[in-house]
Amino acid sequence: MKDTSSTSSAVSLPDAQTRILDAAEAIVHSRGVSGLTLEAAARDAGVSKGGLLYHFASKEALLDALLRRLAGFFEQEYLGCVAAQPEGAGRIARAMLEWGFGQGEFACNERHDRAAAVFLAAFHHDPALLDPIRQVIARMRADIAADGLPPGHGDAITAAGDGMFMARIFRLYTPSEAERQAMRIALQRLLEFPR
Amino acid sequence: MKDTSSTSSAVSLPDAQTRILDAAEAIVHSRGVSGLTLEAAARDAGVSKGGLLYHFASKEALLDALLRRLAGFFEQEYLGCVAAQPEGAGRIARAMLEWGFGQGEFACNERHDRAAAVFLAAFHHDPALLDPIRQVIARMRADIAADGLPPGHGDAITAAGDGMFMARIFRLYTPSEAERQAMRIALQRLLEFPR
DNA sequence: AAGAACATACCGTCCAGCCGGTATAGTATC
DNA sequence: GATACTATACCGGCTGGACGGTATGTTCTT
Repeated sequence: MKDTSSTSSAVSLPDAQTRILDAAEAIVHSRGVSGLTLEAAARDAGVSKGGLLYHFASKEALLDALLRRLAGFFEQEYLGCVAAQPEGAGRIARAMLEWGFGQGEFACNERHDRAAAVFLAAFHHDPALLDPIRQVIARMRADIAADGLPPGHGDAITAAGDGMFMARIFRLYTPSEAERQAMRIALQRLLEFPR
Repeated sequence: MKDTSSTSSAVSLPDAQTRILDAAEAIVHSRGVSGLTLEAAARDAGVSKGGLLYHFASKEALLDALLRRLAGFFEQEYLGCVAAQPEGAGRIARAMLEWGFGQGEFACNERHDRAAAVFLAAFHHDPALLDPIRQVIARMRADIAADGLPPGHGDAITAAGDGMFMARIFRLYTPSEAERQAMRIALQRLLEFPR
């Protein structure tokens, strides 16, 4: 069946499926959605087109796998952000704030750009492919609703983070670090609300 | 289906260019980015492919025209929102709040969905096509910076509105009206801040 | 008559998906 | 242990259709 760790090679390559997924991700990131063809993905992954089709029966199947993997990363990152916050009311909102406006591990990085590219590619092919992501988001929204803050506060913080993400995806503008921190401080007001 | 080929009565159909633009917009909205082909746009606009290419020499030219028109609408709507707010500090931020979370004329409507579709289609073809929009956004950001609020407050409100827009574009979730109003009230806190 | 505003037919390219083939490893049978 | 059979993993050429763009009419307007 699945054999992740190959036999002899010390510099063990990831298995073909992972290589194909990585290659496809890299392509949509660098050459754009329209640059992703089966041939290109196969070539960059070091397999033939037939080999790719063996693992992913269609382009849609490839995108679907890409999206599911992405949704997994996404949820893991979310859970990591939450875990990094002390318990108590507003924990989720604080995690979201850190996620969208922090500077550490969870700040915007290159992986987010690839994620965005995958996201767009999938949406372009078929909006239904985003369903795995939608599920994760639904879960996050449920958490926010039970976060112990007045209604709307956590959602507002989350939406602001989403807005920053969109600006990044489409390169609408790139706020300076000072601006990002000013926004963070502003949004922090919405946490100090015991009411 | 109106009368397609009547003699040039002064009233009835918009000129061919507008019809083509409208048809293209409707297609990306209903059938998605990949559904927009020159043939389809021409057919839906009631002209032949040759006719379309007479007015828009290439697909890119068509998308460019679509985007420029969109940027115009966008800026008009922005200016309308600002004009509807009383003068004084935070005017722009108040306009943004109303734009993103209001219920009236400027609330989310079907035209925003078509705008989003056009936006995505253009980005997919060539990210540089978004430049007209980027210009409008740059102007808005400059206005916000001079809005008289503490730094970051207006940006946070704007980002939250953008986040809602993104959720709408990609159908990630659809908040209830109550949730939207809760967010609005939460964000309003960022206006009551005389420094 | 002349240009503008179309229509029709066609070309070249690109690409997804298909298909027949190959190589290797495991298993079973004798 | 040798032969036969099967499953897995992969190769690469092919094709059919879609689509952007071109070339050449044709009709309407002035």
